[in-house]
Amino acid sequence: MIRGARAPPLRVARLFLPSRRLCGVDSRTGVEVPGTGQQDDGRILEREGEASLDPATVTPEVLLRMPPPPPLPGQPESGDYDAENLSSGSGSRRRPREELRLTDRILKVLLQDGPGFSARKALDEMNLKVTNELVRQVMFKFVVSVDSVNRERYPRLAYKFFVWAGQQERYRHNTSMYNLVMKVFAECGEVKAMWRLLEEMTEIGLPVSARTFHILICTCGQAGLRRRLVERFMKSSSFNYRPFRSSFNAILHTLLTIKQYSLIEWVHQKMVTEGHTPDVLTYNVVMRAKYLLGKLDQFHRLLDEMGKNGLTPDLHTYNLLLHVLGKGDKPLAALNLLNYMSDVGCVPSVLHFTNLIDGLSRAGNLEACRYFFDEMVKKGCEPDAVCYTVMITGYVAAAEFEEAQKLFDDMLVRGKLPNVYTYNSMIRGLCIVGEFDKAYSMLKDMDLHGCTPNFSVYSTLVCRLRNAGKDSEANHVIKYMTKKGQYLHLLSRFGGYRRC
DNA sequence: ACGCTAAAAC
Repeated sequence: MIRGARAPPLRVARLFLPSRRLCGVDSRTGVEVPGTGQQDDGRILEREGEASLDPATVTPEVLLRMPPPPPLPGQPESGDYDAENLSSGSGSRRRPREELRLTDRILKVLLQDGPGFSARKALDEMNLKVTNELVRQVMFKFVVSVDSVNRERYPRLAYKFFVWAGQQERYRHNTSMYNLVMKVFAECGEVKAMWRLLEEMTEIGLPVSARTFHILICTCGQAGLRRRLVERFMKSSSFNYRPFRSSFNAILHTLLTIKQYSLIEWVHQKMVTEGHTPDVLTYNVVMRAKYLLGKLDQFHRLLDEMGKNGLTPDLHTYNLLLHVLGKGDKPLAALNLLNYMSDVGCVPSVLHFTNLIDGLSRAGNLEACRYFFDEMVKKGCEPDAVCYTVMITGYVAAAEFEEAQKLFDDMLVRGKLPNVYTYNSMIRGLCIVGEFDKAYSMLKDMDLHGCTPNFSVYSTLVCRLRNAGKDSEANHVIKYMTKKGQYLHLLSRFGGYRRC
């Protein structure tokens, strides 16, 4: 039994002795995920006669010097749009549903834009009361409806509306609105236009936010460009706002969400050299990056340094520590840490148990997983879908499908909805034990339960079927996917149908 | 005045 004694109030770092045992990190987590890559070189919003810049060769210096986008040339006017007049008197108290309908009408008007129809004029005639909410909804509509056919036209229309809205009385675009139109551009691969928007924001003195940074950095396919963007934001005086103590933390945190671990190291280095004091958030982000890069010695050094600087670990620090202890197959140290947490008033939550169990299952210690799972329930902590999924995935990986099935059933009984991750693990488990028919039924069940399979789920099933020499069944699954019209652009990854 | 703010798969 793992049951351990109460933890003495020791320094967290001591739990890691001997630290050598913690080595070994997933190769998959240490790999940098490539950015969204180069997008098509769109000419939309480009000035007449302006040389088209190739994003692959353009330097940030050039981009940063770009002038703000000029207003689009006005369309020939024609007044044959019989806009139904909306009373703007009660406009300020418009219900969200009404605004949604209004959004559709605005889009309809914008879509008619072209020679012989001026969307601007039609918008004027609609007597709209322009609010942040309205602009948000119109932009959002564009973001979600972009596809390969309209990706050249939509940014034009979205920008046309954006400019028109910005000219209305008693309305001013704020940072969010710029972020939204930037997001439309991002979806359409209009990278240069995004950079020009950034310039415009700076020129009119509008602060940039972490969201602005996030949208922009996702379009930087090259590491050099990403670093330039980071530098720009670090220097920017208009990037310094509330929820984060410093703009460094906002940058670090964003980089964590997009898995740019090496860039985190770089920013941290800069931060230290420039004499900025890291806080708990800084340490948490950098330590996580170090762990994911497999640099456990540096991870421990930072943990020590954090304590020496008088910073107290918070729930996120403990979360990470528990995961690392689990991954290093140190259930006893983890138990001590859980007790210690309770002692210092940071009561472990599902999140903590889930992370610990996830680590332990990666280490292959299913017995310890089960122990902490039961312990969690005993403490009155209800496992959620993620926690169940982590347990199920662990059992599937350990080829103990019966246990996985029991947890899956238990999950349903307790009203926790399985999600794509859960189904994916279950389907993989069924394939491993050779129950291919059941795996296929589960795929179909997903849809019935309102859970749309993603490409990974299809991929799991198709690959497992093929590995078992069941090519015709694999083709059947591909047909099922094709029939539903899903992931057709990824179809080539299956290498087409295979002859049986 | 920002955006909904650190958990999971091959």
